[in-house]
Amino acid sequence: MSTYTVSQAAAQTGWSPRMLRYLESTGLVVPARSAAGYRRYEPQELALLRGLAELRQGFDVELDDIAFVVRLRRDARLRAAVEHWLAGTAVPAEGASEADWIEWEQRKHERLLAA
Amino acid sequence: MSTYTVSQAAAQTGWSPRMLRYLESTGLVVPARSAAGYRRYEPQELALLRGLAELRQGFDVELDDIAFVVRLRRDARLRAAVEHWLAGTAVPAEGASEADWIEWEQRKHERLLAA
DNA sequence: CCAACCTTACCACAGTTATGTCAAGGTGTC
DNA sequence: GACACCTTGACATAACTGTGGTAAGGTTGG
Repeated sequence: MSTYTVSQAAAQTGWSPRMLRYLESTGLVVPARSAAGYRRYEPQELALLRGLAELRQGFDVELDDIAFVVRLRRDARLRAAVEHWLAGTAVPAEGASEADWIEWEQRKHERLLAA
Repeated sequence: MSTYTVSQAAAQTGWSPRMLRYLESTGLVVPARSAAGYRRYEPQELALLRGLAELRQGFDVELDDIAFVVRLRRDARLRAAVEHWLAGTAVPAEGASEADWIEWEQRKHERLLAA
């Protein structure tokens, strides 16, 4: 079968076995278990683990941040609340043009430097 | 004029002045400044502050989490990367029905409890 | 049946977050 | 000009995150 133990998965993704257990505890990547309780990682989960490492390294994103996005995705009430809050923000919304952002950044400067 | 000093804003939102300064430092709520450098909160920002407190209290959301959503909102590349990662997740996507979620939660139970 | 894996449960530790307090100095109002 | 506010900066700290160990014990494959 094509599933991997925790240390095999670790070897193939660059994480330590310790961290794979930690990731499971946070709910981010939760492998199935064998009859005896051993973690069994599937290829799809290896891809998830690699992607997670890339996100962290490439964008300076915390595990926490990703966990929150996952949470957002499955909790519709929370999602609605956050979107409502964002609507009150001066920050340009989803469809905003690059120009909107530049202008916004300039105003932010004005605000910060105002004297 | 209808703007508020840091302690007036604090009194009306339930935050401490210290926390309002902290929130500014994180970029979440950044008030304008008077000529002498005093923070001037506008009514809209009071609403933002109240909403932030409600999110934290009502949903157990960290400031970090909100800051990340704001970041997601303005960084299209990051947003694309995160969405790509989410696509590989076993978690049902945006348009999923309630039934999908129930089934997913059950499988998660199976995975966690498998023995 | 034994070596090499796996499990959980702890202890440890540096770094960050969220929060308070205090000091030294500028501002504004009566 | 005194008093109540504002500013920044520093120090303090409890809780949490991310990460590493180690120990005591179960599983498995040659």
